[in-house]
Amino acid sequence: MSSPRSSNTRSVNTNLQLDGQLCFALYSTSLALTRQYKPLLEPLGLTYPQYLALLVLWERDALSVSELGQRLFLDSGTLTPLLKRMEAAGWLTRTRAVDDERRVIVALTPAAQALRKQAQTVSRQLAQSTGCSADELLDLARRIQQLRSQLQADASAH
Amino acid sequence: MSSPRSSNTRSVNTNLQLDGQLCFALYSTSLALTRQYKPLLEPLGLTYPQYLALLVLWERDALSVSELGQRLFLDSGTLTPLLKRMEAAGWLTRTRAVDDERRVIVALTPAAQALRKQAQTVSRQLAQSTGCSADELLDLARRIQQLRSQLQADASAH
DNA sequence: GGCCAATGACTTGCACGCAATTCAATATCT
DNA sequence: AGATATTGAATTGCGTGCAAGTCATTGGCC
Repeated sequence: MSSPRSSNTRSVNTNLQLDGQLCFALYSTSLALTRQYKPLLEPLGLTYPQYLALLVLWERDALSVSELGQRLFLDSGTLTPLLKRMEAAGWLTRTRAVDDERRVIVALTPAAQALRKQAQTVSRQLAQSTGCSADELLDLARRIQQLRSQLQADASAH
Repeated sequence: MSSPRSSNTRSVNTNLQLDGQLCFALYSTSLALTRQYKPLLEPLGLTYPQYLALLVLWERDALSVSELGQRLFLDSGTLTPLLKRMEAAGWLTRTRAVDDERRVIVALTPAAQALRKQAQTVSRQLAQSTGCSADELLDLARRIQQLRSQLQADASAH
């Protein structure tokens, strides 16, 4: 009765607002980040999801589509057309694995390897426009990823 | 040389990783939240962006398309087809304003008003599957929205 | 070896998100 | 008032996300 900060005393109306806050924060901020990247990536001929795929492949090259999908949390229905466009743009090659012809191995071209340096510039510009320190950003990223882990754990429990 | 926590002494390689962490955290967690909502919204016949639009309209009904867009950070190119689908589904009406025929007023139907109660159930289920307290979620939401504000401030400065 | 389930990628259909363009209605300026 | 600029929605084209279904390859089983 006198605990205004306890969640179980909030009205259902407030409950909806709380939920909306989180949905809304994640949704709109993710889109805002995409918009912020767009003008930086456009001169390179990259979209934001393509850039994310490169970030993964720069860390570990020659992944199969499904391995790449595990790291990006995307399935082949999304990745196949994206990778085809990146192949057409000359960023990577798609070849069937010799030991298992079901698997398609995605490997970066020298052009994509060379692009890594340019991406570091983009990276720095972005970090600046957040106005946050590296440690703040890293902490926030960790909290958000923690939330994703919990959502996924809950999802796989059903 | 002996300040391992200062960002300007990090290698460019680490700089890319840091940036990737944040992009990746926001991107994948936003999609994960959408996936989590999908099975809850499907029986109601709603998509996740449509649900977000309802959250806004439940707070303040009878907005124009651009006013709704300001709150959702979406433009008419995205909203118009979405709102048409919601109109076809019987959730809202789209009528030209009498005082200014350029504006289209979006108003909820009684069906959408009634849906608000069901949404509270969805809301509660979601909050549970995060495994976090209301205060934790609210704090995280605030930090994320703060980030969005800074991105937008930086974007409008150029 | 031959049957059969499982796997990995691809395809299809639908709903966004957004840049760019178009069009009608309103506001502004002279 | 009339010409012009601005505004608000709608439209078009492209690139995702994702569910559902297809197909070829592989692994397990007898």
